Amino acid sequence: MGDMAQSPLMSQAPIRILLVDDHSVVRMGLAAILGLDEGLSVVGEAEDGTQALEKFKAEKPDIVLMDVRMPGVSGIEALRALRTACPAARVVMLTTSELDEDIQQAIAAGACGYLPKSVKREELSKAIRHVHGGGHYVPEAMARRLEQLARRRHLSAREIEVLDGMRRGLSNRDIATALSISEHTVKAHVKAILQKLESADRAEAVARGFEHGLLKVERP
Amino acid sequence: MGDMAQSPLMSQAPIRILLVDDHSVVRMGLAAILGLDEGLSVVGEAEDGTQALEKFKAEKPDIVLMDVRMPGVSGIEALRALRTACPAARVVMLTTSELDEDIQQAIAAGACGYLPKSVKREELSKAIRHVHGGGHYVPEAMARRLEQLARRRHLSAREIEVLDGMRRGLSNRDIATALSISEHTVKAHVKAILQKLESADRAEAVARGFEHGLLKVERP
DNA sequence: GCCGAGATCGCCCGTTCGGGCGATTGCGCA
DNA sequence: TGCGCAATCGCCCGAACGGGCGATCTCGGC
Repeated sequence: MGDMAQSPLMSQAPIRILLVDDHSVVRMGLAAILGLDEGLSVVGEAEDGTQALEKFKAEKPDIVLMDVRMPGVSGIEALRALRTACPAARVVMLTTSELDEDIQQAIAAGACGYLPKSVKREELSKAIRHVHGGGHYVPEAMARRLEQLARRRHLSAREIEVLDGMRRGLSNRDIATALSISEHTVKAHVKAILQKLESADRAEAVARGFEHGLLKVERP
Repeated sequence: MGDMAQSPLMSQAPIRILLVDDHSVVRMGLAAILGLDEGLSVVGEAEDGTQALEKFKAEKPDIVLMDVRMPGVSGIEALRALRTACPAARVVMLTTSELDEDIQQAIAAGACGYLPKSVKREELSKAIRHVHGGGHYVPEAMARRLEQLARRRHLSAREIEVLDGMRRGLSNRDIATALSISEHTVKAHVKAILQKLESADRAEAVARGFEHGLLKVERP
């Protein structure tokens, strides 16, 4: 493996990579893995967001591989700062957990890729080349999770009915009666609504309902 | 008294009146009082909203004197039905209590006058003539109360601050901390808000806040 | 000068809410 | 043929909510 250096495609100048992680062990591991691919070259390492910015300016790497979680300036913040300073920077975020919720923030902040540290060597190389080629890379499992998170904001028809009951000042029991279901089911819906709308209580959920256009002003 | 029949003004055809009240005693009393005024003439009586509509169509009275509270179809509902069927109908509502809250609904539903049953004979006649002449009549005391009720919708600056806390999903205690006051005071404000916005709970209050323009969409 | 209204604080109490653990059914999509 | 998800139902429980009874103080209008 890793002996594709002679192929016409790989004979180009290697992709220059900057590693950012507070754990030197991880940096070592990544460097070792990436070193096996002759089309890739680690040109610098940084321990935190601040260093990352400095190293980036000094080395002008093609790709930044950065941990999402770091002490001090978080990976997400560092990503934002980096993208603000150098919008052309192509950053691939790394995460420890398989199902990291930060994925949304990372994408929103301009990450070009998002990988779990458990990623296999082949996929890592593939991801880096893909991102270097101008694309975005998110593993299958994470993409699915992204969809879930996206769908998660959209209330179901039933949930909107319940939300509408809330905005009228109905209690869970009242809503249950109105919809001819049990109070417990209403509570289940309410719970789902609070989660999806990231609200602490029904009052905030109603506010979010208006903000998201789920509820319309009836009597202006 | 009642011998003004010869005066030029009173020589016109008398004002034809329909009485609507579920208590025959009240109808009798009104008929007796109105009978003292030769410019007025009771041309029919009804015991409920349904009868009222029938009698109105049959007699085409100039003025309807109707109780706000009646079993079955309430006076307010009957008023609405009447105004819908005959927009030209001029209706004066009667109430038992001096400070009836229904006054707002009655006015909103198109009543031309609103009187307590304790009204004096002179004022009753005056009111009927005024309404018959195309005007609206509400006694001094009730007019003042109307103002109060109107002002009552406007939340104070402090109350809007509390409402804003609600829409953010803050608990009473949280709001108290944010505003540096006691939780109890917040509860007092919340209570006032619920009353003013006619809401059963904070969720509905928030909805009303948006509907009344007190709250603005922050994140569309 | 008094009255009303707003803002502040106090206690009690029943109901509701929201969270935490469950669970089964049916539908669509892979 | 599963897997995921929406919708339905179950119980327990602590905290929050809302109502009802208070109260004082200040400010502005009549």
